[in-house]
Amino acid sequence: MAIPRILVVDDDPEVRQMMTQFLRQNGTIALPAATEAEMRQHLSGGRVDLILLDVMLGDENGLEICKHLRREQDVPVIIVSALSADHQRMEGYEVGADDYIAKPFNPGLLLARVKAVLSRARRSSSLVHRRKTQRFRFCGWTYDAKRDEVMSPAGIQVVLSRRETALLQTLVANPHIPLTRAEIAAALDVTGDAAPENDATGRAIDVLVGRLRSKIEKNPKVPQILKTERGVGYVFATDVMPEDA
Amino acid sequence: MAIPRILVVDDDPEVRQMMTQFLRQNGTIALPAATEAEMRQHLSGGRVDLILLDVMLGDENGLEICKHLRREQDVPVIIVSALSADHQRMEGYEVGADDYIAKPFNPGLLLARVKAVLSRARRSSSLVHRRKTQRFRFCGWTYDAKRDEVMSPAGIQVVLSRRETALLQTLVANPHIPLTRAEIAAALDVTGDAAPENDATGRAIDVLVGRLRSKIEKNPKVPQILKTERGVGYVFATDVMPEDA
DNA sequence: GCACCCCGTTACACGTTGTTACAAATCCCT
DNA sequence: AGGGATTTGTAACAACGTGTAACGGGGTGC
Repeated sequence: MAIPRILVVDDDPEVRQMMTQFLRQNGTIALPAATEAEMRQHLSGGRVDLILLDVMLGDENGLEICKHLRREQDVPVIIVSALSADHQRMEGYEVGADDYIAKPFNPGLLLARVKAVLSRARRSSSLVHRRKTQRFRFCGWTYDAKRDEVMSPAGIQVVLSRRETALLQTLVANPHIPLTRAEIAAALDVTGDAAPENDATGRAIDVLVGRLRSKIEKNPKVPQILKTERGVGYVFATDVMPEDA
Repeated sequence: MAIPRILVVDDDPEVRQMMTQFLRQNGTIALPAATEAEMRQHLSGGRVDLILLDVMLGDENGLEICKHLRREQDVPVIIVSALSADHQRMEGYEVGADDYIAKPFNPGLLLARVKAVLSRARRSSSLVHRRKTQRFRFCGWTYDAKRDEVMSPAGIQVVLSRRETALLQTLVANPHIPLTRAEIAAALDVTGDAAPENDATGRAIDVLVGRLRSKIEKNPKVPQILKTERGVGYVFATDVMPEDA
């Protein structure tokens, strides 16, 4: 199953950062956005499974945005708001939100509700014919997110293992953004415990990256796609083009 | 669409009466039930669009009921409970509830959430009315649930054994949702006890899946339909189109 | 009873993946 | 630039999960 991609829309950098990090630590791909424009960029740029939408977006109105979204497409929306009065919650549901969470929220509860909405979406959409196969192209490679396959520039199909696939998905979803080993491990749900004190995940991620490189890099010694950010982690260092099939 | 039919499950006559009346005043058909038995009677007796489920049902456990419901059918459930602590809410979402409302609740808010869940269900369920659907198409295959037959893309009829049929039904009913071996075993009522400690069901499910694959996968070595979710179980990894007969 | 089929069990092969150890690369301080 | 410390790459290994052939018990039809 693909890793859920969650769009976090909040204009407060601190909140955005916190939510993004928390979601990434819990096995999802979090895409931060500060404005409606950024949000729409992500929506047109790739698959999005859920939107966490703050209602107070500077001068933009989250409720209006939600109403428009509802009309346009079928992405589930959870409204996050500091306004918790009943009539305000009702407004949220009226514009088509799938859930309404009051700030400040319990992270565990947020996660539970996110999961509930995701599983429901999966349940209901499973019978619906999927609109587009989500495909990505980078450096001549083609990555088919749906079938978990990678095609080399020469047209040779490369089979990736489960972990390698998940790693590639995680990195592709965050191009040019360095991810720490902890973040990657969380997204892959790695439970490494080799060196519990120093490194929460041991060297598992390093080895995994190495294996993936050996499969998709032309010259694994000089990686062009999966670059190392020394002291930090790894980056997907190439532009990705989503491709509609 | 038709007037929504809402099942109100609560053992307190007063609450039940109040909720029923309120829902009826707001354009829905409310079906009261005091016990799980009554609830099931309504479920088998006619269409039900939403269940409002109290968690404290005398000596019955609402959470357990919800979990079972989730496995059996696709009716949305809103849990209603006097227990409003975060961890209790999370339990509710964990058993698959669509929403969780704390008692005492604001009737208007209840209605808003009911509407939200209903509209969502409507959005997705236009195709889902598969209760009576006996035929499914996937990847060129046709599966006739009534006659327990599978027709290959080339039009060749393939006969499945009893177990294989049950397995296929279970998986087809939950496309894109990974099922654990335990879940599958429970659905098929397998009573394996090979390695009682480690594995409740031994390898029976694995072998069964293998046999089914050899019949319906073009290349059983690279399954396209029945995929393995390593460390978890198996998924029906293809879109299914129900076909009304 | 016999032949046949279904199906759970077992055993073994194989792929996947985390761990370890060591080599190589890089950084930093003087 | 030199040298030690830190970080990263990777080969080798071991543990584990999964695929599957083979076996045999139990059921069914004749």
